Amino acid sequence: MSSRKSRADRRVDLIEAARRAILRHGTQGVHLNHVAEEAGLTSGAVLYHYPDLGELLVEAHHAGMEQFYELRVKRLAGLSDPAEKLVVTIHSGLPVGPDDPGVRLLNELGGAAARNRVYAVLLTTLFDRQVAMYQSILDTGSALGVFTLAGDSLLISRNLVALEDAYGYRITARHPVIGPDQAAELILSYARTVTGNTLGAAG
Amino acid sequence: MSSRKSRADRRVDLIEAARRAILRHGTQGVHLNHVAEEAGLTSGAVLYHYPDLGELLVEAHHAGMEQFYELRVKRLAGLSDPAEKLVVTIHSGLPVGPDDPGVRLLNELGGAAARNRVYAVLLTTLFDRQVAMYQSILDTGSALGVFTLAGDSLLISRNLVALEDAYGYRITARHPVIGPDQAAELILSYARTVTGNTLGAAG
DNA sequence: CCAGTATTTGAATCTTTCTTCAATTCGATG
DNA sequence: CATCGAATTGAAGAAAGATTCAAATACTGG
Repeated sequence: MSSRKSRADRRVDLIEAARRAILRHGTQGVHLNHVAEEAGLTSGAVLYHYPDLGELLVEAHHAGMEQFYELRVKRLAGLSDPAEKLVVTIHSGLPVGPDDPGVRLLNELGGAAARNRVYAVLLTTLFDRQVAMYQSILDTGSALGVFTLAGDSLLISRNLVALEDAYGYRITARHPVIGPDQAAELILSYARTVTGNTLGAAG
Repeated sequence: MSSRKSRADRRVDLIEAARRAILRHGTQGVHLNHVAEEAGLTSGAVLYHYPDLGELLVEAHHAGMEQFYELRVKRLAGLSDPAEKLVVTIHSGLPVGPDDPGVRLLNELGGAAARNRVYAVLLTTLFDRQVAMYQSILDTGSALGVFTLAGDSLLISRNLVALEDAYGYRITARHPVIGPDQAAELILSYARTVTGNTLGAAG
């Protein structure tokens, strides 16, 4: 058993444990005992903090998304060159490898969102926030004359996020030839075309 | 109860029933009784035909994918203008609406593929086949001088399929502004840029 | 129309998971 | 350092799901 903790601390632990359990068994497939095991506790203890497993799972997904998004924002801190920002952001939207826990958790939601309103809202909101992130980079670059946008920045941003999403799925499904580097290159090729910027590539 | 049927017929029914059950409860969340109910049978009867529920679910997903792909191929039959083919194919890769059963079934797999090799292979194979489909259209159009490709046709095709995938998820998650038409327009804008063809748009 | 076989049911059983709660333990507080 | 309250266990009971199988039923070929 893990040592006794305060309500607040334990809830954080449980959210973390639920995340691991979801990755192992899927959002639909998680059982109380899976979470309890991951947390090193009894199912009763889990229930003491979260009488409803469903709510814990929602919190776990929510926390995972926040973390994913915040990490992306953090990667941008300190950068000022729009081209560099764009390249960094494209990379930060892709999984590091097939087992990347952040992206795998997000991918779990794809199917569930069609059945569950709460998950749908979470996922949709995340999408829109990511779009706004790209849009801000593109608009700044455009204003500075670094980018010559081939269309509406909103449209381009949506496509960029969409591409990230989709390649994230390919990578976690272990596509034999599309890994993190290849996916980044695919997205960058789009980004180069629509920004008119070589984005760090020689030539 | 549904009337008695031959082994082969019943298996087809069960695959269909399993598909509906998956849409209702998720691939991880389906239980024997869900499938039995959808089929109008007893759990025992289901087990008689599929002693292992997991295998039935795999067959259901497999059948769903084949059907999805075949439908796309069929939509192309009779068309010869590459531009028209491209437009039609972009539409056939998107859900008709948030409840489109074909796309929803595919979306179910996104998360599962990271955990299950069989699902990963199915999904990856489908992706590659769809890429080949686009590539054939693009190459033909290029050979005929209808398209002026802004890059490798393989790369462009991958991005097209990726965009479809991702917008399929958005639509089934009921994104408030991205519906089938908007998604098609987003993908078409990319397609126009990389083919140098207006793709049916005036102007 | 009969016999033989394949399909399906229904009920019993077994297993897994959920839920409840009295008893215990730990840690904070005065 | 004794007390109190919060956190946790463990065991028991209920619920849900899976599995088995003998009996019933409907189809098929002759």
